[in-house]
Amino acid sequence: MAPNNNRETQSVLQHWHRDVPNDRMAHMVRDASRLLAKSLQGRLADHDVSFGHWSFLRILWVTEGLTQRELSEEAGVMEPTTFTALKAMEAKQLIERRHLNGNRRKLHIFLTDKGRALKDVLTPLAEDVNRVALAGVSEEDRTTTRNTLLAMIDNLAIDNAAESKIDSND
Amino acid sequence: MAPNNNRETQSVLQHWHRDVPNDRMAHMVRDASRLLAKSLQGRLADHDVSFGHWSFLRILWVTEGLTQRELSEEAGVMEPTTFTALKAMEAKQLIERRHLNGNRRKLHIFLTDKGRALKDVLTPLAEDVNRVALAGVSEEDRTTTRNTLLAMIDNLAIDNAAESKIDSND
DNA sequence: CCAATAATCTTAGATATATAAGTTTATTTG
DNA sequence: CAAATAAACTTATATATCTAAGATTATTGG
Repeated sequence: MAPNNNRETQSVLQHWHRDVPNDRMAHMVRDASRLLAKSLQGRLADHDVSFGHWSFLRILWVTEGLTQRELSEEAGVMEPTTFTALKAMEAKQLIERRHLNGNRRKLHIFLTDKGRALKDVLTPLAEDVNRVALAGVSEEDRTTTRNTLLAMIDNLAIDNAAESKIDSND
Repeated sequence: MAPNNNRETQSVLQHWHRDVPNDRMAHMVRDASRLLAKSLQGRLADHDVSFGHWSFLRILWVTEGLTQRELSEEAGVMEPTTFTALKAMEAKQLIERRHLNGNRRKLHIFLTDKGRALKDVLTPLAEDVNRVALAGVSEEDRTTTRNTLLAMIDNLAIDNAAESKIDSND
Protein backbone atom coordinates (compact mmCIF):
# COMPACT_ATOMS: atom_id res chain seq x y z
CA MET A 1 0.00 0.00 0.00
CA ALA A 2 1.17 3.48 -0.86
CA PRO A 3 4.58 2.85 -2.37
CA ASN A 4 4.96 6.64 -2.62
CA ASN A 5 6.24 8.34 0.53
CA ASN A 6 7.18 6.18 3.51
CA ARG A 7 10.83 6.00 2.61
CA GLU A 8 11.50 8.13 5.63
CA THR A 9 9.13 6.18 7.83
CA GLN A 10 10.69 2.91 6.82
CA SER A 11 14.20 4.06 7.45
CA VAL A 12 13.45 5.45 10.90
CA LEU A 13 11.85 2.19 11.85
CA GLN A 14 14.60 0.08 10.37
CA HIS A 15 17.16 2.18 12.11
CA TRP A 16 15.74 1.66 15.57
CA HIS A 17 14.73 -1.93 15.11
CA ARG A 18 18.19 -3.01 14.06
CA ASP A 19 20.37 -2.48 17.04
CA VAL A 20 20.02 0.12 19.71
CA PRO A 21 23.31 0.49 21.53
CA ASN A 22 22.86 0.63 25.23
CA ASP A 23 24.40 4.07 25.53
CA ARG A 24 22.44 5.93 22.91
CA MET A 25 19.29 7.10 24.66
CA ALA A 26 20.01 10.56 23.31
CA HIS A 27 19.26 9.49 19.76
CA MET A 28 15.94 8.00 20.61
CA VAL A 29 14.92 11.13 22.47
CA ARG A 30 15.96 13.23 19.51
CA ASP A 31 14.10 11.09 16.99
CA ALA A 32 11.00 11.01 19.15
CA SER A 33 11.17 14.77 19.60
CA ARG A 34 11.41 15.40 15.88
CA LEU A 35 8.55 13.08 15.09
CA LEU A 36 6.36 14.57 17.82
CA ALA A 37 7.03 18.03 16.46
CA LYS A 38 6.24 16.94 12.95
CA SER A 39 2.99 15.26 13.95
CA LEU A 40 1.76 18.29 15.82
CA GLN A 41 2.96 20.63 13.11
CA GLY A 42 0.95 18.78 10.52
CA ARG A 43 -2.20 19.18 12.58
CA LEU A 44 -1.57 22.82 13.49
CA ALA A 45 -0.90 23.76 9.89
CA ASP A 46 -4.57 23.23 9.11
CA HIS A 47 -5.25 26.22 11.37
CA ASP A 48 -2.37 28.37 10.14
CA VAL A 49 -0.49 28.10 13.43
CA SER A 50 3.17 27.12 13.53
CA PHE A 51 4.68 24.84 16.09
CA GLY A 52 6.63 27.71 17.64
CA HIS A 53 3.57 29.91 18.01
CA TRP A 54 1.61 27.12 19.56
CA SER A 55 4.08 26.74 22.41
CA PHE A 56 3.54 30.37 23.43
CA LEU A 57 -0.21 30.26 22.94
CA ARG A 58 -0.33 27.30 25.25
CA ILE A 59 1.28 29.28 28.05
CA LEU A 60 -0.85 32.34 27.44
CA TRP A 61 -4.06 30.31 27.59
CA VAL A 62 -3.14 29.66 31.22
CA THR A 63 -1.67 33.05 32.13
CA GLU A 64 -1.95 36.30 30.21
CA GLY A 65 0.06 39.39 30.92
CA LEU A 66 3.45 37.73 31.34
CA THR A 67 6.44 39.71 30.11
CA GLN A 68 8.52 38.49 27.23
CA ARG A 69 11.21 37.42 29.64
CA GLU A 70 8.76 35.51 31.79
CA LEU A 71 7.36 33.85 28.71
CA SER A 72 10.86 32.84 27.65
CA GLU A 73 11.46 31.18 30.99
CA GLU A 74 8.12 29.46 30.97
CA ALA A 75 8.64 28.17 27.45
CA GLY A 76 12.25 27.22 28.17
CA VAL A 77 13.69 29.14 25.24
CA MET A 78 16.01 32.12 24.95
CA GLU A 79 14.68 35.64 24.60
CA PRO A 80 15.44 36.21 20.93
CA THR A 81 13.40 33.12 20.13
CA THR A 82 10.52 34.52 22.10
CA PHE A 83 10.91 37.94 20.57
CA THR A 84 10.78 36.66 17.02
CA ALA A 85 7.81 34.43 17.69
CA LEU A 86 5.85 37.13 19.49
CA LYS A 87 6.48 39.72 16.79
CA ALA A 88 5.11 37.30 14.23
CA MET A 89 2.18 36.42 16.46
CA GLU A 90 1.41 40.10 16.90
CA ALA A 91 1.43 40.54 13.14
CA LYS A 92 -1.01 37.65 12.89
CA GLN A 93 -3.17 39.30 15.51
CA LEU A 94 -2.96 36.40 17.92
CA ILE A 95 -1.50 38.56 20.72
CA GLU A 96 -0.95 42.16 21.80
CA ARG A 97 2.19 43.51 23.44
CA ARG A 98 1.56 46.28 25.96
CA HIS A 99 3.49 48.39 28.40
CA LEU A 100 1.81 48.54 31.81
CA ASN A 101 1.88 51.11 34.61
CA GLY A 102 4.15 53.43 32.73
CA ASN A 103 6.99 50.89 32.70
CA ARG A 104 8.53 51.32 29.29
CA ARG A 105 10.93 48.44 29.65
CA LYS A 106 8.77 45.44 30.32
CA LEU A 107 6.38 44.32 27.61
CA HIS A 108 3.39 42.32 28.74
CA ILE A 109 1.71 39.90 26.41
CA PHE A 110 -2.04 39.49 26.07
CA LEU A 111 -4.12 37.31 23.82
CA THR A 112 -6.49 38.78 21.29
CA ASP A 113 -9.95 37.27 21.03
CA LYS A 114 -8.68 35.38 18.03
CA GLY A 115 -5.73 33.99 19.98
CA ARG A 116 -7.94 33.08 22.90
CA ALA A 117 -10.46 31.33 20.70
CA LEU A 118 -7.82 29.00 19.31
CA LYS A 119 -7.51 27.25 22.65
CA ASP A 120 -10.51 25.00 22.14
CA VAL A 121 -9.47 24.26 18.60
CA LEU A 122 -5.80 23.49 19.12
CA THR A 123 -5.69 21.82 22.52
CA PRO A 124 -7.35 18.65 21.23
CA LEU A 125 -4.74 18.42 18.49
CA ALA A 126 -1.89 18.27 20.99
CA GLU A 127 -3.79 15.75 23.07
CA ASP A 128 -4.34 13.73 19.96
CA VAL A 129 -0.63 13.61 19.19
CA ASN A 130 0.15 12.47 22.72
CA ARG A 131 -2.53 9.83 22.50
CA VAL A 132 -1.30 8.53 19.17
CA ALA A 133 2.32 8.56 20.29
CA LEU A 134 1.66 6.59 23.46
CA ALA A 135 -0.77 4.06 22.03
CA GLY A 136 -0.06 0.64 23.44
CA VAL A 137 2.15 1.90 26.28
CA SER A 138 0.94 0.95 29.76
CA GLU A 139 0.24 3.59 32.35
CA GLU A 140 3.02 2.17 34.46
CA ASP A 141 5.56 2.47 31.65
CA ARG A 142 4.41 6.01 30.90
CA THR A 143 5.08 6.96 34.49
CA THR A 144 8.49 5.36 34.48
CA THR A 145 9.36 7.11 31.24
CA ARG A 146 8.17 10.44 32.58
CA ASN A 147 10.34 10.00 35.65
CA THR A 148 13.36 9.06 33.59
CA LEU A 149 12.88 12.09 31.36
CA LEU A 150 12.49 14.28 34.42
CA ALA A 151 15.73 12.90 35.85
CA MET A 152 17.46 13.54 32.52
CA ILE A 153 16.17 17.09 32.41
CA ASP A 154 17.41 17.71 35.94
CA ASN A 155 20.80 16.14 35.31
CA LEU A 156 21.33 17.99 32.06
CA ALA A 157 20.19 21.35 33.38
CA ILE A 158 22.83 21.04 36.08
CA ASP A 159 25.42 19.85 33.58
CA ASN A 160 24.73 22.75 31.23
CA ALA A 161 24.88 25.25 34.06
CA ALA A 162 28.25 23.81 35.11
CA GLU A 163 29.52 24.00 31.53
CA SER A 164 28.58 27.61 31.07
CA LYS A 165 30.17 28.44 34.41
CA ILE A 166 33.43 26.96 33.19
CA ASP A 167 33.17 28.93 29.97
CA SER A 168 32.84 32.20 31.80
CA ASN A 169 35.98 31.49 33.85
CA ASP A 170 38.32 32.60 31.08
CA MET B 1 27.39 29.67 44.04
CA ALA B 2 27.40 31.35 40.65
CA PRO B 3 24.50 33.78 40.80
CA ASN B 4 25.31 34.56 37.16
CA ASN B 5 23.70 32.23 34.65
CA ASN B 6 21.38 29.50 35.89
CA ARG B 7 18.26 31.52 35.28
CA GLU B 8 17.45 29.15 32.49
CA THR B 9 18.40 26.12 34.51
CA GLN B 10 16.22 27.21 37.38
CA SER B 11 13.21 27.86 35.23
CA VAL B 12 13.40 24.55 33.44
CA LEU B 13 13.55 22.75 36.75
CA GLN B 14 10.79 24.82 38.30
CA HIS B 15 8.66 24.24 35.28
CA TRP B 16 8.83 20.47 35.45
CA HIS B 17 8.73 20.17 39.18
CA ARG B 18 5.52 22.13 39.50
CA ASP B 19 2.92 20.06 37.79
CA VAL B 20 3.38 17.70 34.90
CA PRO B 21 0.03 17.11 33.27
CA ASN B 22 -0.52 13.52 32.45
CA ASP B 23 -0.91 14.13 28.76
CA ARG B 24 2.15 16.19 28.08
CA MET B 25 4.90 13.68 27.50
CA ALA B 26 5.71 15.56 24.32
CA HIS B 27 7.02 18.52 26.25
CA MET B 28 9.33 16.49 28.38
CA VAL B 29 10.74 14.77 25.34
CA ARG B 30 11.27 18.11 23.67
CA ASP B 31 12.96 19.64 26.70
CA ALA B 32 15.15 16.61 27.20
CA SER B 33 16.08 16.66 23.53
CA ARG B 34 17.10 20.30 23.61
CA LEU B 35 19.15 19.86 26.74
CA LEU B 36 20.87 16.77 25.37
CA ALA B 37 21.75 18.63 22.21
CA LYS B 38 23.08 21.55 24.17
CA SER B 39 25.20 19.39 26.43
CA LEU B 40 26.79 17.56 23.55
CA GLN B 41 27.19 20.75 21.56
CA GLY B 42 29.14 22.34 24.39
CA ARG B 43 31.55 19.42 24.45
CA LEU B 44 31.90 19.16 20.67
CA ALA B 45 32.58 22.87 20.34
CA ASP B 46 35.97 22.36 22.00
CA HIS B 47 36.92 20.34 18.93
CA ASP B 48 35.35 22.66 16.36
CA VAL B 49 32.66 20.15 15.42
CA SER B 50 29.00 21.13 15.33
CA PHE B 51 26.18 18.96 16.53
CA GLY B 52 24.91 18.46 12.98
CA HIS B 53 28.29 17.36 11.68
CA TRP B 54 28.75 14.95 14.54
CA SER B 55 25.61 13.05 13.62
CA PHE B 56 26.98 12.31 10.17
CA LEU B 57 30.48 11.55 11.37
CA ARG B 58 28.99 9.01 13.73
CA ILE B 59 27.40 7.13 10.86
CA LEU B 60 30.49 7.34 8.70
CA TRP B 61 32.68 5.93 11.45
CA VAL B 62 30.64 2.75 11.09
CA THR B 63 30.14 2.74 7.31
CA GLU B 64 31.99 4.80 4.72
CA GLY B 65 30.97 5.11 1.13
CA LEU B 66 27.26 5.65 1.65
CA THR B 67 25.54 7.98 -0.78
CA GLN B 68 24.05 11.25 0.38
CA ARG B 69 20.61 9.75 0.18
CA GLU B 70 21.61 6.72 2.21
CA LEU B 71 23.19 8.99 4.78
CA SER B 72 19.99 11.00 4.98
CA GLU B 73 18.00 7.89 5.68
CA GLU B 74 20.45 6.64 8.23
CA ALA B 75 20.53 9.98 10.02
CA GLY B 76 16.77 10.36 9.76
CA VAL B 77 16.89 13.79 8.16
CA MET B 78 15.84 15.15 4.78
CA GLU B 79 18.25 15.42 1.91
CA PRO B 80 18.78 19.18 1.90
CA THR B 81 19.86 18.93 5.52
CA THR B 82 22.38 16.29 4.60
CA PHE B 83 23.54 18.21 1.58
CA THR B 84 24.23 21.37 3.55
CA ALA B 85 26.02 19.53 6.32
CA LEU B 86 28.17 17.50 3.95
CA LYS B 87 29.19 20.51 1.88
CA ALA B 88 30.36 22.21 5.06
CA MET B 89 32.10 19.06 6.24
CA GLU B 90 33.86 18.79 2.91
CA ALA B 91 35.04 22.38 3.26
CA LYS B 92 36.38 21.51 6.70
CA GLN B 93 38.14 18.51 5.18
CA LEU B 94 36.34 16.01 7.37
CA ILE B 95 34.95 14.10 4.38
CA GLU B 96 35.31 13.64 0.63
CA ARG B 97 32.47 13.25 -1.85
CA ARG B 98 33.24 10.94 -4.77
CA HIS B 99 31.48 9.49 -7.78
CA LEU B 100 32.10 5.77 -8.14
CA ASN B 101 32.11 3.43 -11.12
CA GLY B 102 31.31 6.18 -13.58
CA ASN B 103 27.93 6.83 -11.96
CA ARG B 104 27.59 10.59 -12.12
CA ARG B 105 24.38 10.73 -10.14
CA LYS B 106 25.23 9.11 -6.84
CA LEU B 107 27.78 10.78 -4.61
CA HIS B 108 29.52 8.54 -2.12
CA ILE B 109 30.91 9.94 1.09
CA PHE B 110 34.25 8.99 2.57
CA LEU B 111 36.06 10.21 5.65
CA THR B 112 39.38 11.96 5.43
CA ASP B 113 42.09 10.90 7.85
CA LYS B 114 41.15 13.94 9.88
CA GLY B 115 37.51 12.94 10.00
CA ARG B 116 38.39 9.38 10.85
CA ALA B 117 40.71 10.41 13.64
CA LEU B 118 37.96 12.33 15.39
CA LYS B 119 36.19 9.10 16.27
CA ASP B 120 38.34 8.36 19.31
CA VAL B 121 38.13 11.95 20.45
CA LEU B 122 34.42 12.56 20.05
CA THR B 123 32.85 9.23 20.90
CA PRO B 124 33.68 9.57 24.60
CA LEU B 125 32.00 12.96 24.65
CA ALA B 126 28.68 11.51 23.50
CA GLU B 127 29.02 8.67 25.96
CA ASP B 128 29.73 11.19 28.65
CA VAL B 129 26.54 13.09 27.90
CA ASN B 130 24.50 9.90 28.04
CA ARG B 131 26.14 8.94 31.31
CA VAL B 132 25.52 12.35 32.87
CA ALA B 133 21.93 12.48 31.63
CA LEU B 134 21.04 9.07 33.02
CA ALA B 135 22.82 9.34 36.36
CA GLY B 136 20.69 7.85 39.08
CA VAL B 137 18.34 6.04 36.71
CA SER B 138 18.18 2.29 37.20
CA GLU B 139 18.98 -0.10 34.38
CA GLU B 140 15.41 -1.34 34.52
CA ASP B 141 13.96 2.15 34.14
CA ARG B 142 16.34 2.88 31.29
CA THR B 143 15.08 -0.18 29.47
CA THR B 144 11.47 0.76 30.05
CA THR B 145 12.13 4.27 28.83
CA ARG B 146 13.92 3.01 25.76
CA ASN B 147 10.97 0.76 24.96
CA THR B 148 8.49 3.58 25.43
CA LEU B 149 10.50 5.85 23.17
CA LEU B 150 10.72 3.10 20.59
CA ALA B 151 6.96 2.66 20.73
CA MET B 152 6.49 6.40 20.33
CA ILE B 153 8.84 6.49 17.35
CA ASP B 154 6.95 3.63 15.74
CA ASN B 155 3.55 5.14 16.40
CA LEU B 156 4.54 8.57 15.17
CA ALA B 157 6.31 7.34 12.07
CA ILE B 158 3.08 5.61 11.10
CA ASP B 159 1.03 8.67 12.00
CA ASN B 160 3.21 10.97 9.94
CA ALA B 161 3.12 8.64 6.98
CA ALA B 162 -0.68 8.59 7.19
CA GLU B 163 -0.81 12.38 7.40
CA SER B 164 1.37 12.92 4.36
CA LYS B 165 -0.69 10.37 2.47
CA ILE B 166 -3.84 12.39 3.21
CA ASP B 167 -2.11 15.57 2.08
CA SER B 168 -1.23 14.11 -1.28
CA ASN B 169 -4.85 13.07 -1.88
CA ASP B 170 -5.89 16.57 -2.97
C1' DC C 1 20.12 63.17 42.86
C1' DC C 2 23.03 61.22 39.64
C1' DA C 3 26.34 57.86 38.04
C1' DA C 4 26.98 53.02 37.78
C1' DT C 5 24.74 48.79 37.31
C1' DA C 6 21.25 45.73 36.00
C1' DA C 7 17.14 44.37 33.50
C1' DT C 8 14.66 44.02 29.33
C1' DC C 9 13.99 44.15 24.82
C1' DT C 10 16.04 44.19 20.16
C1' DT C 11 19.30 43.31 16.34
C1' DA C 12 22.64 40.57 13.94
C1' DG C 13 24.26 36.50 12.50
C1' DA C 14 24.83 31.33 12.97
C1' DT C 15 23.13 26.37 13.04
C1' DA C 16 19.80 22.75 12.26
C1' DT C 17 16.09 21.59 10.26
C1' DA C 18 12.09 21.41 6.79
C1' DT C 19 9.31 21.73 2.14
C1' DA C 20 9.00 22.77 -2.63
C1' DA C 21 10.87 23.02 -6.84
C1' DG C 22 14.79 22.65 -10.23
C1' DT C 23 18.67 20.06 -12.69
C1' DT C 24 21.08 16.32 -14.13
C1' DT C 25 21.67 11.52 -14.88
C1' DA C 26 19.93 6.55 -14.96
C1' DT C 27 16.56 3.34 -15.89
C1' DT C 28 12.56 1.51 -17.97
C1' DT C 29 9.38 0.59 -21.45
C1' DG C 30 6.69 1.06 -25.71
C1' DC D 1 16.59 2.93 -28.96
C1' DA D 2 14.22 7.05 -27.70
C1' DA D 3 10.85 9.07 -24.85
C1' DA D 4 8.96 8.91 -20.37
C1' DT D 5 9.82 8.16 -15.74
C1' DA D 6 12.38 7.95 -11.69
C1' DA D 7 16.43 8.76 -8.79
C1' DA D 8 19.81 11.73 -6.85
C1' DC D 9 21.61 15.87 -6.00
C1' DT D 10 21.03 20.97 -5.60
C1' DT D 11 18.87 25.52 -4.89
C1' DA D 12 15.69 28.52 -2.78
C1' DT D 13 13.22 29.72 0.99
C1' DA D 14 11.07 29.19 5.60
C1' DT D 15 10.90 27.96 10.66
C1' DA D 16 12.90 27.20 15.15
C1' DT D 17 16.42 27.73 17.65
C1' DC D 18 20.88 29.67 19.58
C1' DT D 19 24.84 33.15 21.11
C1' DA D 20 26.72 37.65 21.18
C1' DA D 21 26.23 42.25 21.27
C1' DG D 22 23.51 46.72 21.13
C1' DA D 23 19.90 50.06 22.87
C1' DT D 24 16.86 51.64 26.14
C1' DT D 25 14.93 52.04 30.62
C1' DA D 26 14.87 51.09 35.84
C1' DT D 27 17.09 50.63 39.98
C1' DT D 28 20.55 51.36 43.38
C1' DG D 29 24.31 53.20 46.10
C1' DG D 30 27.38 56.83 47.03
